[in-house]
Amino acid sequence: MDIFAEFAARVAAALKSLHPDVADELVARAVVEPPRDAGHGDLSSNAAMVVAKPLGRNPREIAAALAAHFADDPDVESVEVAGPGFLNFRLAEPVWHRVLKSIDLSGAEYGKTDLGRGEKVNVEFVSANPTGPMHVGHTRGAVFGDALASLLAYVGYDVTREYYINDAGGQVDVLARSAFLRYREALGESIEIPKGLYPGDYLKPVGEQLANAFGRGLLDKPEAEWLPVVREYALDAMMALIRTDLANLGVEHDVFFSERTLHGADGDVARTLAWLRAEGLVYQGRLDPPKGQVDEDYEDREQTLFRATEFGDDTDRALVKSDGSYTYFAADIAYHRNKYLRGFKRMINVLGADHSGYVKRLKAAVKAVSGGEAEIDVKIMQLVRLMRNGEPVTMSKRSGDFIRLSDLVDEVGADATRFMLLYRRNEQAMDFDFALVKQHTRDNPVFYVQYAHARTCSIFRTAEVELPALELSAEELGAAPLELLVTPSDLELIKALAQWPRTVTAAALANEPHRIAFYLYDLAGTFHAFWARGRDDRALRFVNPEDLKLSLARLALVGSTRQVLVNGLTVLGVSAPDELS
RNA sequence: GCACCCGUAGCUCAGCUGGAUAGAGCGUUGCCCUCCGAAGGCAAAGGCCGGACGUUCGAAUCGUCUCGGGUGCGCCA
Repeated sequence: MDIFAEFAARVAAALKSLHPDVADELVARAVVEPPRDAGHGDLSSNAAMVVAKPLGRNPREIAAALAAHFADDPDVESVEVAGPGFLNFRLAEPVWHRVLKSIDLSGAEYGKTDLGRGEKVNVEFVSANPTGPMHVGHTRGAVFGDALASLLAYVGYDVTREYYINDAGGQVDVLARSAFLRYREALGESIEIPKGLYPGDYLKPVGEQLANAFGRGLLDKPEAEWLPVVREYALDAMMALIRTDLANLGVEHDVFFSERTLHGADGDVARTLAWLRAEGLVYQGRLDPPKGQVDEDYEDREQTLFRATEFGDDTDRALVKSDGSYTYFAADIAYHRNKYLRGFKRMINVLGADHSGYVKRLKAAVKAVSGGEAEIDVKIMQLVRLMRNGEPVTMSKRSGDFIRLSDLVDEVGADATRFMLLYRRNEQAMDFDFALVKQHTRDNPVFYVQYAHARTCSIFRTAEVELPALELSAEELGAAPLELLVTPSDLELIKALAQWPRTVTAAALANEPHRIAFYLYDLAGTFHAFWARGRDDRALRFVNPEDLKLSLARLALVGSTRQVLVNGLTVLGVSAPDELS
């Protein structure tokens, strides 16, 4: 159960009964949330203030009437009007015991909702060019997209995780030429990779593969003949590398969508352009040259343009290059029309900071191809600076010109990589400190949260030894006398657990998985603090041979804490180890 | 020149879509280990939320302007 949602509904109902004429939309704006200052109570509502003005009434007056409505409610210990018209509730202890009981009953389901109502959502993320293995620049978006997809699935959306393979542009020809050199190298030639081609070692196996498959057969062929063949081999190999990197990070996609399938005489790009033309959204025209940086090669010419400005973009956008082929954007419009035609009215794209200039035209494209029916939320990942001992890391000796995602995962592990990258708002540029994520201290949020989970497990291990009289089965714990949990520490922890559902919902509505990470860190802090109090005060121990009933109730509380930690970590794709080595 | 992101404690960052006296970690200072794991806990000090106007019952949050920092800027992908 979500006690906040429950009381929001009760307050709304009370408001409706007192003021039947007040509009539903207005009532819906009222919220019930924990007050910033716990001294104000458990729950706080702004309902009276929200409706005061339209009703032409004094907010405190309305609040007082609402308070009177709840005065006799057995769930409410006290209710008072405060400040400009807040309604502050202090709930009776049995309510919190009920919340705790519901967590035990819901288990892994606790926090799940039907917010999404099964609606289809497409989350496109990573979409790294298939020209080499993943590098650290891709990592943040990979982790974010994966966690966001899990979060949305958790609240009831039908989520598709999608990867758009940019396998149609010039860069894959460059890849093929680079691989061809490695092929010649594999046949014994001494090779120097010229500037402009990809120098990475990861193409050597492709060269060897080609040598095994074709022998010297490709050497005397013209490029036009070998290039498509080599390109296929190289593309497959690169996608295999990328999939491996993603798998090691714990990221999986449902759909790998090839850009190439959109091209061709009767492909989606051609059809989409024809459709846009029919809609009057394409015209021949000129654009102003870009300001700021001077481009010597700029050629002022008439070109085929998409009326992006009609949909909120800053300028219209080119669809056809001067050589007659389609621009990347033209294919992307077709791609997003394809998503729309596959039934996605909600789309999310996760892009790197270097693509921030692309957001408006993408939104414009989605609006255009869906007739305004579909919406896309573009999440921009700001830069991650790798740090080591306070110094920025720029080069990796192992990989040559860039740091690979796999270097990161090899050194600090998938869990730490994921949690740290999620422990920050996506709009916020961040430093990723190798030293920090390997520390076993409170500064390291990954450790701190996983440690909390490990501690819940360790408490149960201890209980089995120290409380042999207790049977710690799910049934026994489910029947624990929760009403014995009455100390401020008990209630504080229960109240922290009670916030999980609303945290999930709010995070999902905002497409902000970092809120989950922060919640877990806070919950871990509350739990560790409780645990520590047991050292000074035996009455606050979870495991206390002097009081078996209380111990059982406390263990039920520990069990629910563990469950919520697991639920949260699962959404983030971070493991919950039983013990830390 | 334009667009987007960020300016909140000495440092790194939250701030729940406009709420009450702005929070956490680190760092600083002072306490706490015969005790379920001290890889920890408790407490104190520390703020004009970059600045200025505006919107309203109410602004760190919304709007306009402005000052710093970052990222980008026809046919690359």
